[in-house]
Amino acid sequence: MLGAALDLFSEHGFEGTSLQGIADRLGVTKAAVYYHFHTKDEILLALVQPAIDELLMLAGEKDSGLRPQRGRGMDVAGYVDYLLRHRRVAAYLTRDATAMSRPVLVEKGAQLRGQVEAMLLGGDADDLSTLWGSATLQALAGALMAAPPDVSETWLREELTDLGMHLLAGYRKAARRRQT
Amino acid sequence: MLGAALDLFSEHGFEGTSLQGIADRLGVTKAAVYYHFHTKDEILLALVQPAIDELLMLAGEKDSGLRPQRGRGMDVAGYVDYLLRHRRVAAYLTRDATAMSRPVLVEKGAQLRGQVEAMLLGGDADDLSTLWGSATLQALAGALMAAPPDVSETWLREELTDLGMHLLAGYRKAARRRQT
DNA sequence: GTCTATAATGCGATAGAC
DNA sequence: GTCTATCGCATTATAGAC
Repeated sequence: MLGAALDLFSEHGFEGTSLQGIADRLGVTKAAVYYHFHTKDEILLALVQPAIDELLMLAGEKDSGLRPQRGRGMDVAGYVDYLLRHRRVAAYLTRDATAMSRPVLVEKGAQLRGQVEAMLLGGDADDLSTLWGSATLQALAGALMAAPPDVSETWLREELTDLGMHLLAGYRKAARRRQT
Repeated sequence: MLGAALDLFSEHGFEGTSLQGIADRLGVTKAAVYYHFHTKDEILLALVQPAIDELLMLAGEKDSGLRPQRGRGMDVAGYVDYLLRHRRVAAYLTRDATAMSRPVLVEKGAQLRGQVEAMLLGGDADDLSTLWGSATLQALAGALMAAPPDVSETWLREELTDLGMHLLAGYRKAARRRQT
């Protein structure tokens, strides 16, 4: 069910997808869909909730000191693992601006952006870190979307980690250069 | 007019924006909007056309040999200039997948993806170049969107060029490593 | 738990007066 | 060039039979 919805949301966007369309793909009627989810937003929420919760947890771990603090810099490998685990949802959320601007998700969205950037860059909050932070997140998501479906997951994991580390190194270099 | 439409499209997506909403923001009625644009798609097209045409031209220049060929690798600075010139439209197009999948834009979209990737990576078309190419485009667009509106344009231009060059260098390094 | 039927609303788009 | 008014249609959502 949620799989069918994600298919259609990814292809036509949230607003471009009708409950009729979802019901048709499932071979049932609209009313049957409404039995399980009382609104369209509820479908979106159910689809996205697990990925969001997990990301908040992932970002929270660092703050609570469960992992050794590195002063700055995230666990790139951990974030790549996360992306691969929620591959399709992550790709969808970065492509459909409507989804995150829904009332049900807008508060979570603000939380997310803040925590992920902090996780990624270790607490800096100047223009430079904002720029590189957003670039890194978008680069990883973009690479994820562009990757052909037939490439092996281990190859993809390796390349994405490489990409993330490379960007993180680039940020550090840029930050150092601007500081002196 | 087109500015108001871009505001709303950026915030709620193409499908999520109603003609009523556009008319309300302009302080006129729906019918008044329809006088200038006969369909909703026409608004999108008018909004996006200049940016798309210019990008196709930019990508075309390299093929026609007007600029010195470098074998591989794009003119990063030229692309950054382009992005800054069409800042808001470029940001919108990378965030709203529904827009490019509209019938009016779908053919241009296919053209674009091909030419820009070729421009960026110099004709390679393997999995690695696809990954890094898409990552670079998304990173630049993401950085553009995240940049606070008050930063100076020269600073932004410099940082974006840095970012693009850094990613291009990363791709070359990765390609070299995998070749041996 | 799934159906048919229907209510209520908003949408894109058109016609014609001013 | 902008308005009022309206058409036809798809949408979200509900009520009640089975």
